[in-house]
Amino acid sequence: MKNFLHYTRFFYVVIMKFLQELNPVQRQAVEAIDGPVMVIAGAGSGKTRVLTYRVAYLLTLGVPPEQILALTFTNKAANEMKTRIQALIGNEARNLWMGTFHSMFARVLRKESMLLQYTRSFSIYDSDDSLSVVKRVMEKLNISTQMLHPHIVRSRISVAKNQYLTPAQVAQEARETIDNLVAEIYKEYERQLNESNAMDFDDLLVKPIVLFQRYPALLEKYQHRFRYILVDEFQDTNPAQYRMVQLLGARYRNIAVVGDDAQSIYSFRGADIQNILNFEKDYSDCRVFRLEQNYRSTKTIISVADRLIRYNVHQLKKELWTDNAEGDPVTVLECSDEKDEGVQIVRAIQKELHRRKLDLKDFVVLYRTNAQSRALEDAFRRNGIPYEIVGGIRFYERKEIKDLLAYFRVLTNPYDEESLLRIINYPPRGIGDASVEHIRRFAEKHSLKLYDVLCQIDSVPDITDRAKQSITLFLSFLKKYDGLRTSMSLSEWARALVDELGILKIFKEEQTLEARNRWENVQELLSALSEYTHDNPNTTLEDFLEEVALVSDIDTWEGRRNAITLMTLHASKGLEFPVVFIAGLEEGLLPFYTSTVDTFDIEEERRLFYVGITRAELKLYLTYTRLRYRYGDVTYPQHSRFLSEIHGERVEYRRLSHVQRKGFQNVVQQKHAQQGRNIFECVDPIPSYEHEPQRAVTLKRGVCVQHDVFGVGKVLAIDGKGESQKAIVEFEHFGRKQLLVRYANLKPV
DNA sequence: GCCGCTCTCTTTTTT
DNA sequence: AGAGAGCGGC
Repeated sequence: MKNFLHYTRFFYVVIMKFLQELNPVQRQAVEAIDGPVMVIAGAGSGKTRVLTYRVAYLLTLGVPPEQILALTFTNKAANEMKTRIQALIGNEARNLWMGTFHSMFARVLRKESMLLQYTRSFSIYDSDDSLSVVKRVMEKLNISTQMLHPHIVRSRISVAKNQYLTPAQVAQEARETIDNLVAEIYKEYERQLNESNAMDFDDLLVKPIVLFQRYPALLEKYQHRFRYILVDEFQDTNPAQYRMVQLLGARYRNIAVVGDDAQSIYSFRGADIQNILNFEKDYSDCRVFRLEQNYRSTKTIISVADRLIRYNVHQLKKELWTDNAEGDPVTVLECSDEKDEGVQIVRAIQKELHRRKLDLKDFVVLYRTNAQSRALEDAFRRNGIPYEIVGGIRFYERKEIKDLLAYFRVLTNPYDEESLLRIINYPPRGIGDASVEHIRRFAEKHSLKLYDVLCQIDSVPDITDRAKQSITLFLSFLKKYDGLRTSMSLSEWARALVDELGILKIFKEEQTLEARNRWENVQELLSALSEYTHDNPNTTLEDFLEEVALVSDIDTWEGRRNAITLMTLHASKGLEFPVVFIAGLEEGLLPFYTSTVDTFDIEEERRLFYVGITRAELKLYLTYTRLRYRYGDVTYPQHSRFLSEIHGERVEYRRLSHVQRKGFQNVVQQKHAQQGRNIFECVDPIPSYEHEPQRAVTLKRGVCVQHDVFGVGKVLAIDGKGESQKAIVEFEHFGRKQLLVRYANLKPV
């Protein structure tokens, strides 16, 4: 109580001052601190502001920072919020529990690992590691990877975990043979991870739920600890995350969720938009606040965004409005191809730089797929415009980095089988596949862990003396560095390890550009480690590994450099830029779909475009090409249906001139002449989407299909064209059949 | 056991 | 078009 008064008096003036900076609804949303609260926050409506002020407000009321749990979507968002709160309140902010679901609950799991028969230094497996475990498990269970793609299995396991389903539950709900196989693999996969003292990304959410359900006292402890819970980007939480919030908030019910259903773009990762609807149901007394005033964009941009999102049927009603100026029209640029797209974007940037007083960092180019960045980069490079790419292959996913991290992981957790297998013969030391296979068999047969078998290698039959010797050396190397770990600084230790491994030398001797890059990357990892130990003096190798496992690319992007930013639409969520380009507004690309059967959710694609549009403050450019290379083939895409949808006032078109088109068509004709294709089938077709099926289905070799009579099968070949086109399909239960595509009525599986 | 070749398959989007 | 995986040869 004393504390409370102290804070109240001390901060009274501060509170009043900062509350006045909010609009009435924002202020209500900040002040409603008791009980469940839902804030539906339109794009650019000051959502982050509400969140930060709310936390600051709680602190000024005397709530100890460690009782506040604020869950964000990215680490970057959390760090920004922390910085802002610090600016408002001061150092109190330091002890807040603020971060992503994954990082916060990794922290909880480290503390409680014993209860799960894990050690504190468990490894965190990324998607690649998981995939590799799946492959090994399938091999062990003798399940052909031809029949069932490991990727699919991995993602099915992930989906199951996101709904906190156990292998047994998956088996129970199985409808087809495939589900049973997945359940079987899932079970063995779990065992493998347990043995390895490792958790995958999804475990970081699921395991705490398991713990809380199994140990009510533990749950109670954390309920008391996290008296106030805030969840950002609630529309992108998955069922497991929702369950966690429910569990933790059950006692005090001080749960505030903030989100915008129009910006839900992660359903492919298990996010469930239903969470927003469920929240209102599960907490019928919850207060709902709607932030509808946009402070970011011009009237033009808001109206275009609004026009678009109205096409979504499954959408909560919301009236986004702004007091901002009318602004410039949205400009649509028609480009002949990717190269031209880059050129036109460069020209537009030069024009805008000149016209408005802007820096390069005020521009962003957004696209649907990372692959699109290459052509754009070329254009920027050619024109000497500095640019920065966010995303793509994550630094910590590069092979050379993962190899090195595997050493770190084995040294903190020798039972990490995935990492151990990765380094056992890297760099090459004469322990080949055959030896490894013998060792694994032996471990399997005697229910031993791989590492323990290595320690008693003499008892393993069929291992050559040379391999035995290598293994002994390998183990003594590990033991040496395990011993050294406490006697020197982390960064010195890592450098010594790298030196003794000799990998830098290997890269250097290779003398190729690629090897040079790898060399640089390893150096960069070492620098990252020094920087990390410098910033966090009492840190451990385990901490660093965890940090590394859970950072995303956007987290490290600071946007300070004066350069154009390039990133995917997904990565742009939560950001804003004066001028925004969205490239590749073409059917198939945005909205994205492939010729193979895939889940295709047009509404989510539309929301993704909506997210892109609403990043823009002043000016929005949209581009599409008439020719684009995809999968190495020339395609002539139709412009995106989304362009038709936003068509209307305040959208202007800059089409290619007659001459440019003419020239372009010549090129097209030449290309076609070379390839002997019919020009008329592709060039500038009239879009008529009404008659198109929502799922883009093209029969192709390798695609799985469903037949009314024969059931599920895989396409082996396609023969002929048009009406007489035949497909040869290998059915699961009926064998090989030849079918006329026209009558077979094959459906995607 | 290692190297280099060919073939395949890919590309959504990411904690 | 490009990378990674698998395969065959040395």
